[in-house]
Amino acid sequence: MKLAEETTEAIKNDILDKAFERFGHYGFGKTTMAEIAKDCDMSAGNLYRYFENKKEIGAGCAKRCMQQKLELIQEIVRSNKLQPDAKLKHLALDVLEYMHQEFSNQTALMELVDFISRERWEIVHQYMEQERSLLSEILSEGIRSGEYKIADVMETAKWVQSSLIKFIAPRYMDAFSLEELRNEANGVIELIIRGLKA
Amino acid sequence: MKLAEETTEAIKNDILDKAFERFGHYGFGKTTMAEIAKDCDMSAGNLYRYFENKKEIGAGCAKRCMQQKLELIQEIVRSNKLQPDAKLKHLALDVLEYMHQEFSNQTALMELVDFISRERWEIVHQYMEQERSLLSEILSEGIRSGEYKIADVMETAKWVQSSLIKFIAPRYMDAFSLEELRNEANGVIELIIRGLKA
DNA sequence: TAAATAAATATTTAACAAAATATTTATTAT
DNA sequence: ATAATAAATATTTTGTTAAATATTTATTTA
Repeated sequence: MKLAEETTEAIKNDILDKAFERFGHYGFGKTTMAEIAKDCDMSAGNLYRYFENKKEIGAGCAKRCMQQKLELIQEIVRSNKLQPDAKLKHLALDVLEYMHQEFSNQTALMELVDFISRERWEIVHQYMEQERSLLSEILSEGIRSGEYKIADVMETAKWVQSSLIKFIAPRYMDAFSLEELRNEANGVIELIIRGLKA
Repeated sequence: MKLAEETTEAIKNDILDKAFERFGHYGFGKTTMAEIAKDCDMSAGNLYRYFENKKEIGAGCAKRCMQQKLELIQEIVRSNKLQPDAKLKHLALDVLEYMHQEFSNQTALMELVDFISRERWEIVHQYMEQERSLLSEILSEGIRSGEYKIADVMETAKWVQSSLIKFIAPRYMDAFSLEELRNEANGVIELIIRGLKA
């Protein structure tokens, strides 16, 4: 008999958990299918019942990681305790904190990032689109409340996103100290917020 | 007799010219000292009279490239036809144009960037410091003319620089189209300018 | 004697076989 | 019939040596 949908999903999730752990610790290249399988108490061959190949496991990890990031942002965006200004501030600083955490623990994670940037850019692209969409929710709220003066919400969301790329994208996480990034993220988002008013 | 200082400098410059050409076309790794030497009509060994080793030639190329970028910015900063707002706009858009040009022609240049990022980060750091310093000149001018309200010029320069990193740093030059980057650079700098007033 | 070359040496890369790993297929278990 | 494993095969990585290249040293040139 066929496994229940949820069971299949649970197994996929377990595979991604274990794989991500290893990718982060030892790197994408050094991690073997046999190791992932062992962590999941199954045979290497059986992994292929859940993922097409190793790269798809890598892509799955990346997607899930980005999904978590989106959920973190969603929480901020949907909060009804925070005003738009505070939401933007949290967006910049909390996501930075989350990213830096991830990369300072999992020191080999950048290898997965490089693989995704090189071979699966469409995943990044799709993530960015959703992030922009969430950003635009904050902007719209600010327009409705009369705080922000914005001609084109979607375009402006792009600009805000671009201005924060250093703190939200993985690229520079290990090139600057968290303290430095925190200070800069705070400064940039304050400038941007001022720019959205007026 | 010893070569005149200017002659030595001219030869060094010629070496960097030829090396940069090859690094950009064929990559840092694939370019040989013998090839660079031949381009300069000299023997491979003689290159070592001018540079300690191949990596120093790579570093020299990077430094010179960054120096050119700084001079481009300097020209904008020191212009007496442009107001601070226009200077910031030109800074964002002209530098983007310059960088994208460089990277669309010299398709293997990213390899040199990776080498510098990995092994000679202090060069990047020093460049960024000087760039910030130039940025702060614009901000100071804006303060003097009463256009900008800024508490700490140097800190604010850092923030403006951070917000423009996508358009000024090499990293994303080949990940997005020039048109897209142009539009975003324009949007970001306009938001920032508005933020500097108020 | 400075500047350059050519020859010598050290280091790195490339080619190729062996080993490891990814993926597919045949077989077993539920 | 589905899920899983184990065995078989395809692909990739690794280790090794030869070749290429970087760097240093000895000689030559101006």
